[in-house]
Amino acid sequence: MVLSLKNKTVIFWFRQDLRLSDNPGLVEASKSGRVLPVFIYDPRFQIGAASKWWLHHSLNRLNESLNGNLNIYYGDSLQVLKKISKEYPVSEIYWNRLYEPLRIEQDTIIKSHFNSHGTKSISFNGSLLWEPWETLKKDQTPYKVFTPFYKNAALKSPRFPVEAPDLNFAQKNSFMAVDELKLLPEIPWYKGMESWGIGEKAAHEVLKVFLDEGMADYKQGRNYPAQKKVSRLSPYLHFGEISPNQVWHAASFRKDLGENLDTFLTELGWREFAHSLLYYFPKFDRENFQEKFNDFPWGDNAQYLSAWQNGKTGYPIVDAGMRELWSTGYMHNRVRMIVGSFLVKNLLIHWHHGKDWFWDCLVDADLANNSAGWQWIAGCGADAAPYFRIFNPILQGEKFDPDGEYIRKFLPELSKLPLKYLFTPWEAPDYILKSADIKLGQNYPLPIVDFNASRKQALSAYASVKII
DNA sequence: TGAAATGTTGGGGCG
DNA sequence: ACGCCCCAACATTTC
Repeated sequence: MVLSLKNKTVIFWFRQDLRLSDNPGLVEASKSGRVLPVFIYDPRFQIGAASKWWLHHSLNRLNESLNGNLNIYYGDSLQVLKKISKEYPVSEIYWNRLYEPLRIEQDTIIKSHFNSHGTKSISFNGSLLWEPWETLKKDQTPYKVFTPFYKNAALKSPRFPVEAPDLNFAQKNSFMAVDELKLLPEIPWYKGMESWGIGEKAAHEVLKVFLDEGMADYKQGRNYPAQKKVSRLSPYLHFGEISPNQVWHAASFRKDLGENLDTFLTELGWREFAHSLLYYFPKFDRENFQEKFNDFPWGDNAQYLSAWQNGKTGYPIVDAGMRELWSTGYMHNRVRMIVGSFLVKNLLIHWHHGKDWFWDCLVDADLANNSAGWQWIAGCGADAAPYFRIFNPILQGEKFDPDGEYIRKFLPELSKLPLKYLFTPWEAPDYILKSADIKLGQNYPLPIVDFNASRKQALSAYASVKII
């Protein structure tokens, strides 16, 4: 019996779970037979340029940890799996579930195809702490407010991580190299991103550094983008190089960190909430969660959008954030809120444009989290920021980058500007600008909009949708 | 996970 | 000593 089990070939289909440890589907696959590890790059699922760059390296790391046994394919997932199962007597297909509408649609088709053709397909939860259907209100409808969602969800302790299994590999089927997926861009704009370590091992190192150095002051420190107090685990979580369960339990072990721990765990809770929203509202990535926003008078000033994308709005904290995004593929969360508020409220540009730009530029671009973040800041989401919450980029800079370290790092053209004028360069006297080598309008822009005037405009625009 | 406008209080300067 | 004004500091309301 054991022998016949061992001789079975089963597929483990990697998607956004590019790790060996705490991988429930992989564990079960390994118990059932010889494992053919498969990754399919399916062009139906469009990912941004920064994500492609990350995925390229992540697949290389995964292939290394599989001793070169990763089978890479390009094409429609169902067709590829059908092709493999013609060449192999595949008895089972294992994978970990994804919760995006298109994925669910496709996985359902694949599952029913194979189950009716004698190949069992079996899926697991490898990327969420709680299944969306486990956290519902008493009337069995999904939560629309974060706090009760999280309180209810956290009644159940998340599953403990499992060890990486011993794998017996099936004979290799695809000899396609990661390079052949052409995930790297022709123009190497990713130089600034190469300080990221990528892959499962790097993910655990990042987690360890955070637990040792960042989390002790997480609650306050996470607001200061120049400080290394945030986990920066988002890209690893997105690609599944580490599981939320591994993060949750490793963090929870540090009881000494008190409310800093609770605050951090709550952030994992927001990730769960975002996934639940996308699961139950499949158009969450493109339609206003609150329908009363459908007639909102968005503007469409292409020059404003371009200035925002390029970090040339004239507001240093906004521009520093957008430059961090462009050069590193990441942006500190405090700054994401500031630049988001500025785009949506001060420039009155539709949140879609912000979401699309982030999608292309972020190494942690994630459909659920990105959509939830933009709907939140625009005020049209679930449990969203109220319409009147408009971040003042000058005050936010003064409060959360008090030494100007973050601004100077990402806006080197302002590096010589004294702190007094660093948040408001347009107020600096000529002689100060001159001695700082700044020519406003030339090597650093004047503000593209007046904050106070644009704030008032936003309030009157939002008045058209506010609840009376 | 906001900021501005408006209201209140109390100490100090001053006639 | 007293009343008045000013205004900073803080609190509350409003957007």
